[in-house]
Amino acid sequence: MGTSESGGMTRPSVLGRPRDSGRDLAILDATLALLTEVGYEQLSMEAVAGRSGAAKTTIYRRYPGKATLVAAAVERRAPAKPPQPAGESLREVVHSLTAWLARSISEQDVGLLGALFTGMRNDAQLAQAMRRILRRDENAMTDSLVQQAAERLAPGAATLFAEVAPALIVHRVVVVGEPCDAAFVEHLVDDILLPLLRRT
Amino acid sequence: MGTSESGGMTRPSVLGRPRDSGRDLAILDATLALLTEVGYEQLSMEAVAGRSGAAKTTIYRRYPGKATLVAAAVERRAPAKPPQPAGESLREVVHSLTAWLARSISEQDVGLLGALFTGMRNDAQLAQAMRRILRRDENAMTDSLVQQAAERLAPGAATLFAEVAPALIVHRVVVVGEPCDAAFVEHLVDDILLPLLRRT
Amino acid sequence: MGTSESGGMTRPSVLGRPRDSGRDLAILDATLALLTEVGYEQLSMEAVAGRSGAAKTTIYRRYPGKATLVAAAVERRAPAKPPQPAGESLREVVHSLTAWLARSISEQDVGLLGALFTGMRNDAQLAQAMRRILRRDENAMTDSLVQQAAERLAPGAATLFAEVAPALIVHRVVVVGEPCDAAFVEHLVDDILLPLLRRT
Amino acid sequence: MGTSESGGMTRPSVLGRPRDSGRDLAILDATLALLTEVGYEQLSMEAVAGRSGAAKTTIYRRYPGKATLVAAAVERRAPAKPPQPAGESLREVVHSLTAWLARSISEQDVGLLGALFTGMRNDAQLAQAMRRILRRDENAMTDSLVQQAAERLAPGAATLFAEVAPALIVHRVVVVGEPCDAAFVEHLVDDILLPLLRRT
DNA sequence: AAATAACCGAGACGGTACGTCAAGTCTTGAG
DNA sequence: CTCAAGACTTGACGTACCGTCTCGGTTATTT
Repeated sequence: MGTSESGGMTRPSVLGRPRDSGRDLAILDATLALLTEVGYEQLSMEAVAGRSGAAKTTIYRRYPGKATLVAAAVERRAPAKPPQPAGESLREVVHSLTAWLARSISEQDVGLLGALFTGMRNDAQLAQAMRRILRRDENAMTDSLVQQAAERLAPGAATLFAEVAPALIVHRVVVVGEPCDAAFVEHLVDDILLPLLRRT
Repeated sequence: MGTSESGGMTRPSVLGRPRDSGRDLAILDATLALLTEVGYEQLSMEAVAGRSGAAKTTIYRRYPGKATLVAAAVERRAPAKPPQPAGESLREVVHSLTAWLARSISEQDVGLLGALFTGMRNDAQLAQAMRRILRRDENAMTDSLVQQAAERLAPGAATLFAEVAPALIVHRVVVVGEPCDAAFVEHLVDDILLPLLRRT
Repeated sequence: MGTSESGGMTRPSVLGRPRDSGRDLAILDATLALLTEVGYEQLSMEAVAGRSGAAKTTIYRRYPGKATLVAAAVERRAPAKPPQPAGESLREVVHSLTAWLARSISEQDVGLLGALFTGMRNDAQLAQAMRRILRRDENAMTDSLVQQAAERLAPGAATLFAEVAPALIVHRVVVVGEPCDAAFVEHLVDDILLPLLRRT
Repeated sequence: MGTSESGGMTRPSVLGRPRDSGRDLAILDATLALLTEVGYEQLSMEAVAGRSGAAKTTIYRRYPGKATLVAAAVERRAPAKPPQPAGESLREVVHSLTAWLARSISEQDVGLLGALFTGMRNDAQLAQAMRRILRRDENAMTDSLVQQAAERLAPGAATLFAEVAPALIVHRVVVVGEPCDAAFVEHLVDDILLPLLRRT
């Protein structure tokens, strides 16, 4: 939530030469590319500068450090992609949402989780910002579920879904270390989510 | 895999002066202390050397790098503390296990998660070792649950518990960023775990 | 060479808004102040801009670089202060001139010498300009000596004085690193200058 | 006067790996080469590191900054080269010494003078060290003169020579900006030095 | 009066170098 | 062969200035 301005970028004043928005794009693009190539730890500000063609000072003028930069880059990339409208039955809706979420987390949020771990210790506010990004998708999902299957759900079921599904997917990817393939999604939907949602 | 030879320690040779086991303890103690003080990212090998009184050489002779060292330190600290025997009812057993797990993860595993993120990118084998440590507790918990409430559980319920409970606790601590207090544990037990375990 | 157009200022065009002479003063004043405060090396264009309230552009429009700027500032400050008319005897005249020169060099020219060293390597023309400033005082002194004591001097004595006195004073301040106090001036006059001037 | 250890180098301890004296030589050689090539101002620590093949940290472990480094390099190069024994007459002795000094200052000490200007402002102790180096030659010269022409000199003449000759040469090179050619040396000897030395 | 042209502040920009920190390797002397 | 100490290379850090380049806006002269 918060204002529309947030996200770590420093305020560009009115006076003086305005910031070159092309630099913004180049910096964030380079950050994203490097993030997926080498991961959060191995990503260096110097590499971002080199790849983007921007000077280090230009980056530091916008973001105070690596964590903030990565957060901004991730936020820009994933503009809360709305989960696609799904099929008929409750199972179909839940399955569709879960599969989308599994893909989304596996592909995009892993890099951000590294930034989150670093930021947690150093800057509580920054950690909060990253959590906001991470949970943006979860909230979008909640809404989507309510919209599509409101009548078939017990009250609070959507919230429960938004709590349980991302947790299990993140755990799968990070701790268990195995991919969220179709079989896992099936298991997740049939053995865990649907029982919870129906019963509640 | 799963041999008795622990996680990352390099083989000590037979000839020459034997390794000083006091150095082992000092190194791991210092690592643990620094890990909780400053977190995984800010923990430096140089600080471990300084704090433990060991030379950097002595550390690198045992562990090839920071991630391995931290893994060894964490492994030593948490010798799969057996969850304390619990009360009567199924709910009491589950609640007891969950509360113990929440405490255990919050206090101990957070540092290891940082190491896991780093290690994942750099060394798949190392990531595997860390995952093994992380899941040691989960497995111990599964066993404990089966022992204490075997007759009241559906087959596979213990496995399910070991899959869901840690996932939600980790998610709570890392992504949501709020503490696993008593209220959360209650919610977790009554709204999620018990329904799943009973029904399955 | 030796034109009336001063040291390093770029030609202001005829068309358009004329240059604000108040900016000139502010820039040179700030330069002089910083020169005496922090010395030539530590003096930065950015500090001059900040102190004078002028934009960097405004400074660079006038002077191509630090050395030129400092030269202009020093030139403005020391408008060849005429040595004060002295007493009766030859010794009184020489002593008066030497004391003035010692004060002048110690207080004013030290900063310029730093600029001179830098400029020498980078821009021979600039070095020439600085030398011109430095020797302006020496020439003025020559004239003064001739005016006041022409009949008592051998031919060429004034030139000799202008060659020897500044050299010894600069050497004293920079290389020896001790102040040009009264005792030193006495020594310089009685043991070196007067013997040379009388005999020649 | 000055222990044998001094000169800005930090104390190498007894324990641990000893400093690589090859690094010392490489660093000082590179410093000298760059000093003559580009001058004091343009000499960068990074260039010294690159040229010498030493890491920047290796340089900073030995010298706290550029001025100290240059001072050490210059000190090593000019081990108070004794002026060569000269001819017969007093004039021949003085001329020989003066010519040697003119060469010595022109070729070697100019770089150090830049370091001196910088160091003066920043570190009085460092400035003192540089002055010591600069005056080492002057003192050697005094001794040489006394040795070679003691009987023909008034008392204090050698000191006077060591005061006047370097001052005029430095002034010629730096302030006047013209070379110390044979004609200048002749002028210096015949018109200034000999009259002073004979009369005193 | 309008157009033109230079001025001025502010500050973004690509660079270069700074001085520091930590990583991981290597080299001593002592045990 | 181990250990403590510390030198060494490498690479990145975040900062300071450099000199150049837009911006919006302000005087002046020229049409």
